[in-house]
Amino acid sequence: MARLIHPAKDSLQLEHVLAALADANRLKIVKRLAAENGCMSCVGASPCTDIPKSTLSHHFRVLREAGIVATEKRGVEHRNVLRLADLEERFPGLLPTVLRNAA
Amino acid sequence: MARLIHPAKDSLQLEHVLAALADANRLKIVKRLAAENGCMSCVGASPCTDIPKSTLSHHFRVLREAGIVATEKRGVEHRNVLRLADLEERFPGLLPTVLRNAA
DNA sequence: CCTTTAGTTCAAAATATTTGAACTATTGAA
DNA sequence: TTCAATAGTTCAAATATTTTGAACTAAAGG
Repeated sequence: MARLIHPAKDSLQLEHVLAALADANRLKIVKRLAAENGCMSCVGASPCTDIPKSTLSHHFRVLREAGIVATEKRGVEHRNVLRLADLEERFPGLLPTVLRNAA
Repeated sequence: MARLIHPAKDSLQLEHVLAALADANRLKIVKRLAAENGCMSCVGASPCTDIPKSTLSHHFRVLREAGIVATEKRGVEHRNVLRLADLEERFPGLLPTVLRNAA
């Protein structure tokens, strides 16, 4: 399996972050992650989105490669955690503002 | 010519706004608009982006239909103005935060 | 080992973006 | 009033991205 790509904090691009958040399903995932202040597996996200797992996998990849989540393999499941501190350092106020304005 | 579409303030969608801003060229245009606190025509935007006018026209359409700019026909040119007040009412803090974080 | 579970990867279909070319509308000049 | 110039839109074809089912991989538990 190809290694999961996690861009370094300093190389995060604003456009990538915005593009990752500019999708209803991904925004919903990020909102839930933020609300639960925790981690979420693909299967964990499934109930709230109702989309196939290959699509979900793709969405988590977009979030990961934009630097919004970190994915850690834990046994058979992958735990996705918000990179809150990195995002806040790189783009101060961005995620809170977007989430505050998310439906 | 089909009328230019300007969504009402209350019908603006966060995802549309984020998607419109999640593009290097459009972000550049919006930044310049904000910096000049003024208006910009397609041709006016051209020098800073170096992309064909049909593409530029498309980008302004995306910005317009997301509710980020209002386009007004003035003689032979179209003046695009940021909908700052509408955006601020609908999504408080969003545009300033994005622009503050834009390269 | 075999099965189950979680997720990735692949490839094809559906969708969106980019762009040159043709078109429309307004202005200004002859 | 007609002609040319300018600004921008619209169309359609090429290109790129997204979505998804199906096949695959990897870990855990019997």
